[in-house]
Amino acid sequence: MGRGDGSGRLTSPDDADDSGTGILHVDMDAFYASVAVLDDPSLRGKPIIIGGLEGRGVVSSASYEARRFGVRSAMPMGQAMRLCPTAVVVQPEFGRFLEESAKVMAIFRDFTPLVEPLSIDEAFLDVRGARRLWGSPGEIARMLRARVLDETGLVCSVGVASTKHVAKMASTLSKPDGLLVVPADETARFLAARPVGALWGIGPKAAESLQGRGIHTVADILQTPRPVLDRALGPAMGERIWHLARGQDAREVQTEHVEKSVGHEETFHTDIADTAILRGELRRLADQVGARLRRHGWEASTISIKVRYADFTTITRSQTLVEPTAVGQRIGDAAHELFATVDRSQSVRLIGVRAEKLRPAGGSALALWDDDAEWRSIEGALDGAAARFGKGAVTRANLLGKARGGGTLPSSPRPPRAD
DNA sequence: TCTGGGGTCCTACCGCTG
DNA sequence: TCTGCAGCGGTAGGACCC
Repeated sequence: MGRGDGSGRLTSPDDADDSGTGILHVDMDAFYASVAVLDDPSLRGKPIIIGGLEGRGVVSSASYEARRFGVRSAMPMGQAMRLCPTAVVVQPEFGRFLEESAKVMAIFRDFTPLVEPLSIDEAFLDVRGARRLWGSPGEIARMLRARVLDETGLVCSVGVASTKHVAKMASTLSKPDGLLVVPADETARFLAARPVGALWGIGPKAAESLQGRGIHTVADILQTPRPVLDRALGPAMGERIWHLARGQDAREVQTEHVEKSVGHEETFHTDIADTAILRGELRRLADQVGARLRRHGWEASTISIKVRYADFTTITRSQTLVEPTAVGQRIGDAAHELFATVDRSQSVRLIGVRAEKLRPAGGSALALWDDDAEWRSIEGALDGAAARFGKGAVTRANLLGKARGGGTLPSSPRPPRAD
């Protein structure tokens, strides 16, 4: 989602040269705020801030009218309201955002099946195979923008280029409500003028590191030896930036995405020092993580917790399990063990649980069960039996067999719960 | 002024193993 | 048997993205 206010906007004329292109990056403009206007047209033209005023919220999205006051995404709400006291604050309704997102993604897929959603409001499209049906990439981009506006009432910006990276930079520059085409043979010139911070992956820290070495623009990167970039950014990022600055980006549009971790975290309205409450929160978050793993048919072999103290210092602790799991109880146990190793004398403002190293659940049909309370009774019985007869003598399978014989447990796995 | 929540990726460090 | 080394996996922290 763009965070700029639209100043310095660049767009292409309708007859712009689009030779050598084929990758589109489509980004909805001020998406959440625009959906709020759809739902309440009286908001049109007003400064709108999407976010919660209670607690410690930040700005999720702001209309361009609010951005003119300096309001940006991720800004604390208090600061945003001081900058723009007249803003209308709208509580985010993620269900509504998902509905509208599904509509625009469906429009994208009408033009090409090669759609890679990056987030709820942006996607890459590979339209190289769609020329015969729809026309050139530039023509497709214009049609797509018109259809999105016509069918949803929402405005998007599109970058058209020969690579994903340049298409993304182009859409950012064209915002709001713009289209920028960068023909293949113009790529080097287009990139050279950009500040280093415009490159994908160069945030404030990396930009500062480069600028400290006199590297301010992409043109400067072209003059910089690789070892200097490696020292400034680390070898992996150094190599990536070296290629991106030259317009080299071999990444294809990926229609499949494989999650590598799932987690939940929560910032409390006020800092909490009571470890019993924090342990309860860890349990609750672990149950949510377990439920999500089971919904997707995954299990995780590493569990990590995150603790942010009142002074904002943040620590993480992780543990690799003997056996992968999707069971909230097991995840919660691991989280409790990890929590026991951290400093509990300070107040905590945020706590989180994450499951990593995911794999398809296949070890046990039990993994499909969704009711953590039920799981607790099973796991409790396992622990009890293990305590009496020794760990090796008790397996989930034979316990389940005995339990089924006794008629106290469901005879078949339950279907995963829907969201 | 006071900093969300969901992720991915990278680096540094450490201990284990051959 | 001891030592040094390389490779690897696990862990912790941080930067970055939307």
